[in-house]
Amino acid sequence: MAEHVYDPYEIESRWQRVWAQERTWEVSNEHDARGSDGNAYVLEMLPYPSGEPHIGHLKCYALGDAIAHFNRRLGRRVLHPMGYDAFGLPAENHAIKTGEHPRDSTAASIASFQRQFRSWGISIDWSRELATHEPSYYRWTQWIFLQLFRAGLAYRKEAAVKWCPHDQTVLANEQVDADGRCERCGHLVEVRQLEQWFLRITDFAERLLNDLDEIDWPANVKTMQRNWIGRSEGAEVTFRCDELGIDYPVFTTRPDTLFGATFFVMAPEHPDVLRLVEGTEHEHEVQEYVNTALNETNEERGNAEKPKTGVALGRTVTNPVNGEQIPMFVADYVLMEYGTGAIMAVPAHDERDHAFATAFGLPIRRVIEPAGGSDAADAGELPYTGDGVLVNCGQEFDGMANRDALGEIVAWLDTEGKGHASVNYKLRDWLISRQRYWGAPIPIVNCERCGTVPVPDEQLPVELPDIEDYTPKGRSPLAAAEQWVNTTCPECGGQARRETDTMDTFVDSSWYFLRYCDPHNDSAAWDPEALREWMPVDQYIGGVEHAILHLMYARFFCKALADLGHLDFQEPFAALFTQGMVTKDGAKMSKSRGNVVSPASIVERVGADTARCYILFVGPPDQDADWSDAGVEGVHRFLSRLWRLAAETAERTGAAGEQFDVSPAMEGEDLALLRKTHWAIDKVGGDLRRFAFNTAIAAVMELLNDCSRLRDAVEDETMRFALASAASLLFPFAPHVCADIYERLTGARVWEADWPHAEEELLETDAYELVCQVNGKLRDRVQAAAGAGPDELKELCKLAPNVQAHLDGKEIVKEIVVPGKLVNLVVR
RNA sequence: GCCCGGGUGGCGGAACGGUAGACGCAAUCGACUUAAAAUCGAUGGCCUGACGGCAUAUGUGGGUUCGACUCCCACCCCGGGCACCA
Repeated sequence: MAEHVYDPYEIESRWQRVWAQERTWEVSNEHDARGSDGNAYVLEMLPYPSGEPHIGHLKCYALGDAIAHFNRRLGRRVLHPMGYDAFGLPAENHAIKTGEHPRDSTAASIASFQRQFRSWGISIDWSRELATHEPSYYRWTQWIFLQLFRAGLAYRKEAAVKWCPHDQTVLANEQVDADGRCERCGHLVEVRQLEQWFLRITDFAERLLNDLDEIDWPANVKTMQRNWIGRSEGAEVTFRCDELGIDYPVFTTRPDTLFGATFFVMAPEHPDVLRLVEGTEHEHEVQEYVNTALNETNEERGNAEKPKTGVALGRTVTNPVNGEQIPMFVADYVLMEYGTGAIMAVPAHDERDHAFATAFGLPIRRVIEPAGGSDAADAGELPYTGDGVLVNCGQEFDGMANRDALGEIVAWLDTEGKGHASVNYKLRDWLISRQRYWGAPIPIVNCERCGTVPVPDEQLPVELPDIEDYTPKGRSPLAAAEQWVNTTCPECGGQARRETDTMDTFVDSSWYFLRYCDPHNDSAAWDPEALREWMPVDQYIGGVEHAILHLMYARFFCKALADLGHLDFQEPFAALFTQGMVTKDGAKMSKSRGNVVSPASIVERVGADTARCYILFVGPPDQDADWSDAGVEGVHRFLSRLWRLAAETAERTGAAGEQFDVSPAMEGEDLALLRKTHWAIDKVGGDLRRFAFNTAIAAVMELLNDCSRLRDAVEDETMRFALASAASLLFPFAPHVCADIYERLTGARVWEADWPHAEEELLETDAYELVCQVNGKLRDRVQAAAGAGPDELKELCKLAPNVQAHLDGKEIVKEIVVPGKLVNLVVR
């Protein structure tokens, strides 16, 4: 007998050649007889090509590929494409350092990603490959921008924006972390007043919130998006400054506490603050305070722990519910970006207002008492933010439950014209302009005569010019490309200058999944027919770190494009799976820690099948997993044993086709192995449907263990069936070795085979081990016939020797029978 | 502070309210080998030479139940998200 040695290198390269030559994973957009019900769009988030793929990529694509394969085997046509999020800062920073054009370094990275994805055997439709930095792609990114611009959803305004002094560019709110640092480089972010481009995502806040109910996403991701959108119901209430005759609306979620408002606070950025004190004794002090406040970093300003500061404006406003004059202040704890930039302060029932009132000696008036008694009304209990009964609110409202009063007070304000119900969101408009080179140019021309003019569609793409110096100097490096900047106005033909900012790369990645459906279309971003064939994505897969940014922006794009008639669906990703991180020795992998595991070295040592199986076997894929080289060896041993036993068996049986001479009429070990095989078929199918890849692989391991144990005890045909089934079931995880085994045993191609079917009658057994409990404790096990009734089972249990020992002299007070499982006798 | 996850052997992890620890790793012993590696087999709390038996056990404390890793209440620890959003 020839010696059989598992050689992953030979097996993997051979099958990869087959798939590449035959373009096995390509799908067309043509409807086939099955119609679009038989389609599945399986998509992993596209990688940012920097250096080489890391273990996180391996996990993501191994996971997605398993789902893609499983869907194909269930008879669906599967769209499983790949592309690259190729614009971005790392390539540009590299260019600043070395002078290498970002296009060149990006191309090198992409080549490396392509090589590795192929070496992993991921079943990608390479005919649809794209990269966001190609003019043929960003032409349509620009087109989408102009669609939004014409619809009033893209606009330019001067605003206080987050500026990263290191990257020399502005950042979206979402790109600044909790400490007020740049998400990318970690530098403290500053605030600058600049004219910038924004997308009106806030118009979609309500729909972005409500439609979360329609999609099958992890609860934590939905929660994160809900928190980020931050919807609050309340009221807008007008406070009038009688001296100057100006109305100041405020937003509050607690109009029920209006009678407790004892002062009024404006944000330092509020445009009226200086006007209110102009020419008064307060002017100087206020001006100084505002200056100091505006120079604070996000980090300082955002710290809720720091003592409250502020200064009086020397003016008052009128509380609309009781006519009281309450003093006005400016304080940095009030934010300009939320609500109206001014608040009514209710120190008795708000912690921040309470802290401010205490620091400044301002009156604190309780207007809500906890239900259950007024003895609790001592000052030590304030601020009180819970519910209760109104007090000090005038005859009309006193004694009312605050939740009821809330509506009544708003209704009253409304009739008086002093306020109305209102909703506020934390979500801000999306700032998309970047003063950087390596991004899609914003397709706008600034003409002195015509103003802001969109570049006509037929002149797209506005191509990125080559430049000498990538160094950011507070303006876009593109501004130095004089020839490119100076142009003519598309409307009047006069002298004009191009917009020199580029777009945030999240714009590029907010629609790439649409382009995959029709990637070579050069007359439109997509053909609506193509989208109808594939969209929405049936299963999206990626890291939870994109829970807010990418996943919110992509949803926004779809809603906006649907409103403009370009799409006929609202949500891009019907189902989402977020994978956990891969760590080494319990820590995130990083160069500085020196604990990086490179997929290339693993694949070289043990093969892609082992690497892919291991990363899915190590634990539930949505949880973090710690990389263990010893664990990899274990999986490698498993695949070796499987392949060797299959090769030996095939040597005896030959590739004897996909029909197996096995039947439930078999006996003894043959029947046992047949049953085990059907058990595995049932188990793996169920596990795949719930993303329990670790237990699915474990089930095939169990099957192989039985095969090994019974290798000399069963007929060749039984063994051939068991091993071919094992290969068939494991194929989504270890495609090369399983294709090889399946071909050796059957002569057929496993990826063309239907997913195996578990026979109902082989999942049942005619006898089982009945668990016998006394007082809930396991005391014995006996064989019971499958069809045995409750009485029969009780008798069996009582006869079990060790049960008798525990029944000795005691009275049975209750008997629980779970047919097929156990009998529990309760004794006293 | 608020909102999510998660605490199970030496380790990663299994377990519709029903045999806790599947599967894998590590360890120990044995077979094969001149030897090692690889491979194959066995073992895994305590008592017993063994047959067998016994108890303990899923972060802590209560509760529901014939029966709880699983459900309920309170608490502790770890990870993540949000956080002066009125």
